[in-house]
Amino acid sequence: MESKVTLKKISDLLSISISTVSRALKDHPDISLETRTKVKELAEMLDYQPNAYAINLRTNVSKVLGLIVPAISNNFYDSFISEVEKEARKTGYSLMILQSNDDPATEADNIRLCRLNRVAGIFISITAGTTDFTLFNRVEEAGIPIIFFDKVPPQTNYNKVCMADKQAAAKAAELIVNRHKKTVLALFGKNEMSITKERYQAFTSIFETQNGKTNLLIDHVESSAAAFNCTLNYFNNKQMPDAVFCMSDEILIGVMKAVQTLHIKIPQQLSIIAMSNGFIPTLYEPEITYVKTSGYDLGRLSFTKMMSCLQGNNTIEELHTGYEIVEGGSI
Amino acid sequence: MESKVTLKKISDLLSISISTVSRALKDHPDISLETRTKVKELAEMLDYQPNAYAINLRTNVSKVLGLIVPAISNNFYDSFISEVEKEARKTGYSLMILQSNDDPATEADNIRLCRLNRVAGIFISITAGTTDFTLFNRVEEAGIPIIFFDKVPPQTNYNKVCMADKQAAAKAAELIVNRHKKTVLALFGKNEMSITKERYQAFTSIFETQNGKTNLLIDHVESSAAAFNCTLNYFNNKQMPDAVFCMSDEILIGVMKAVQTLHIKIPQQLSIIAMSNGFIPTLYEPEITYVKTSGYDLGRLSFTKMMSCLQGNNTIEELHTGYEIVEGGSI
DNA sequence: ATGAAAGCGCTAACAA
DNA sequence: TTGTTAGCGCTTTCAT
Repeated sequence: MESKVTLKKISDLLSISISTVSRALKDHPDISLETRTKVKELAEMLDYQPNAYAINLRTNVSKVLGLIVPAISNNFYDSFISEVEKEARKTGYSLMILQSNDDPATEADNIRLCRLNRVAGIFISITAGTTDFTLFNRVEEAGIPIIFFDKVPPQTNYNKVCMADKQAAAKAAELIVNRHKKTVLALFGKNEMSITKERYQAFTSIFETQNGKTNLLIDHVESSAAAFNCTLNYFNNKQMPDAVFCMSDEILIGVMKAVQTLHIKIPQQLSIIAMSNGFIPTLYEPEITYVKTSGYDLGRLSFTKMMSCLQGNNTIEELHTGYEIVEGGSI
Repeated sequence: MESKVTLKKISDLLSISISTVSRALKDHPDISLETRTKVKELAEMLDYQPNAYAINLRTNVSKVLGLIVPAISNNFYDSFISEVEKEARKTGYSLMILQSNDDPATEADNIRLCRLNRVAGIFISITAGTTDFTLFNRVEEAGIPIIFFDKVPPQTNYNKVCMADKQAAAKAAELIVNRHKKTVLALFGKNEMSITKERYQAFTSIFETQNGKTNLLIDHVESSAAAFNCTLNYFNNKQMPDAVFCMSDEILIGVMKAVQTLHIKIPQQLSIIAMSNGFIPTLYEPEITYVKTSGYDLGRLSFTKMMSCLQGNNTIEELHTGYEIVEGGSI
């Protein structure tokens, strides 16, 4: 374990003052070229690494951003995280990542950890059970911007970045309507989730304008397994749909297992359309046609908003990413 | 933006010294219960947050761990990260995450960032092109332990934590041999990857002991798409395998698309066995039988080793996770 | 062009 | 039981 290289050590070795070393290292114009190169060479040689803790303590400027999600290993969040990390690194920021495990208490702990580590700003997708926002308010009062993304609070006084859920769900509905499907099975997630509500409302409203031309069957499922059973059930005991809409990748997975079990031919016997982040639909043959709402896009948008906040922009707004139809062969 | 709450502020408000406040907050036995509660109450009221930068600067003890991977959004790394984060939080550590994008220069930058942020230790899965290890050596000389995981350097003088790749691949081969398959198509990844070499060698050696009872067809593919084409090719133009082995999820995905295209019945017409982290094989019906090498296990093992290093254990070792057969219905 | 000195917030040895 | 003080490594103002 070698002794740490500090400005003092360099200044001693060169018999110049600490401040001169500090300035030389930052190319301060006051310092003579000669001294500058001398200092830099030695710093290089000794593998000098500035101490971020000392810098932060002195300047009160942190180059670390906090990112809190319910779970990292999730096809959606990991793409978000990946994108934010990439942008952050470009800008000289580092990312501190924390998981709440969908538990409000852990989430609160994580917020505290962010504060302890004096992060410059926080990205957060809140848990399903988050109801107390005083902690968040305190963070913002301390001048630390928070960007809520994906799972966001209902209040309007926060910066939020969301998927274009409504428009995307409506678009999926339109695709189905345009194909003149007779019986459409639409599968949504848990009713309580705000994301379900939004997608549900936008999707069904398109069919309402159709008044009754299409037979719309709606169900809510809580997991892939439930989607699997639900689909089997419809095909075995109820009306045979000629189109299935899946609100999420999780649901699509269950539906596709049922499709494989029943040996249903896609798209000849059944059309499938999904909303997805983009990976799962490509696993099948033919690939599934889906409306893409991208975690990468959301990450980029969130990061841009964060930078703008960090630069002093105080406008509170709710931003939305775009969406895109990705054609597979399933409709 | 309210003014920061510091020890000094509390001490002023209470007209006692800073050190008394500091001690009271840490339940130092010297401090009277009265003072202790008084201080704690005020700290609570003011929402006091200790400054990690100041603490670190003073004590030279950082509670942050660095974690560098080629890419975050990857079914394997995200489970590793998830597990490490969970363990870290339990122990009071936070995680700083960096991506190298499989670029050695970016990787080097990331190492520097870890140093700048004075991380207590580093977990890293190196890029395919990492050849210069002086940077790593310097980090270790500075007393910062490095745990290499998954993609590890060939040298023996590092702490490494790896999958039980050889044993797992051998186990997969045994499963096939025991079923008396006639023609086995075994698909491996890029030849240069150390992971490919290990799996390849272990897998084929099992068949060698069989001397020729089984017709073993071997191919190397670089992507899901290549695996897809390769599989189609074998079934359309070459010998029809009655079993396929997939070295990775990526390959399995391509093979399964081909299976769907050709309408091959699993397991009646074809057996499939894979090596996987555990998610992809469950997407199909029947689910694919696989040898599981878990990112979570690897994360836990890596973290344990890190803690041991941090506590002064200097034993350099290469650790391996276990593996597990997960029965689907594909063989 | 360079140096001296103060101070960021905290801890810990020493004093009282 | 509490206070005083030095100092972690750095930046920055003010002097020289």
